[in-house]
Amino acid sequence: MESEYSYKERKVISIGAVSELTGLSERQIRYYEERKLIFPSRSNRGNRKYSFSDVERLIDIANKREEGVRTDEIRMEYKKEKTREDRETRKKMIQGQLNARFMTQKNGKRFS
Amino acid sequence: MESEYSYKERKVISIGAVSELTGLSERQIRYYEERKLIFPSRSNRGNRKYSFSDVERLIDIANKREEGVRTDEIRMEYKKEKTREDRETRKKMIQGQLNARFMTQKNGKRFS
DNA sequence: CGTGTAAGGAATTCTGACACG
DNA sequence: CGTGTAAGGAATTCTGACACG
Repeated sequence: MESEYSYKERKVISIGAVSELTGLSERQIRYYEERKLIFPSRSNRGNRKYSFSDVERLIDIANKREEGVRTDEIRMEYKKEKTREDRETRKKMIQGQLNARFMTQKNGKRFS
Repeated sequence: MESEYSYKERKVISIGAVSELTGLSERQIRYYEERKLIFPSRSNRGNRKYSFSDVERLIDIANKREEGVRTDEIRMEYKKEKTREDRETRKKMIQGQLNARFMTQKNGKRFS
């Protein structure tokens, strides 16, 4: 809900740990990055770092792959989800501004 | 609140990442384990794995060390906290059982 | 007591490539 | 297309020890 990031989003897990967590091979994990399905950050030394959120996405990818969905189709699905989320975020931001105005009026303060 | 563990408690962070996150040297982190202040688990390969909760505790330890508190004093403080928490957990479990009985009665079911 | 460091080995991760299909 | 593997190097982690204070 704000600029601070939670445990879930913090990218601190190495590819080896992610492999254990997801059951995917390191090769697969790197390949899904190459296909733009997942976006790890890099440590100072250049090692990939993943968040729990990334781990969840990888499990979702693994499930879709089992159903025979191709990586480019999966990418499309995520793109659609992203667009929908962005739309909702914008909507909420506008609502927030309106609410702020309303609160100001209720408190008897002057409009600026 | 239950047997499933959250992102915060999941031990998946390597000592190198913990070092970056806390600003402590790996030597210090291992030493605090030796002194029973922190309890990482081990990966298949024998590497230490920490949770976000562990990272927070290490930051707390670092602050106390800066104030000159000795590691055995810090251990004592944690032991006291632990005892208090255990006492509260027991209390809540008893409350839970009492509530369960009460609910059963309210729903008109027979006592067993 | 708390922390640094050099030591040597074992395991991890990285990239670019060849393989199969 | 998706994944396995061998290759060689660089960085990580581990333990037990010596050092200083």
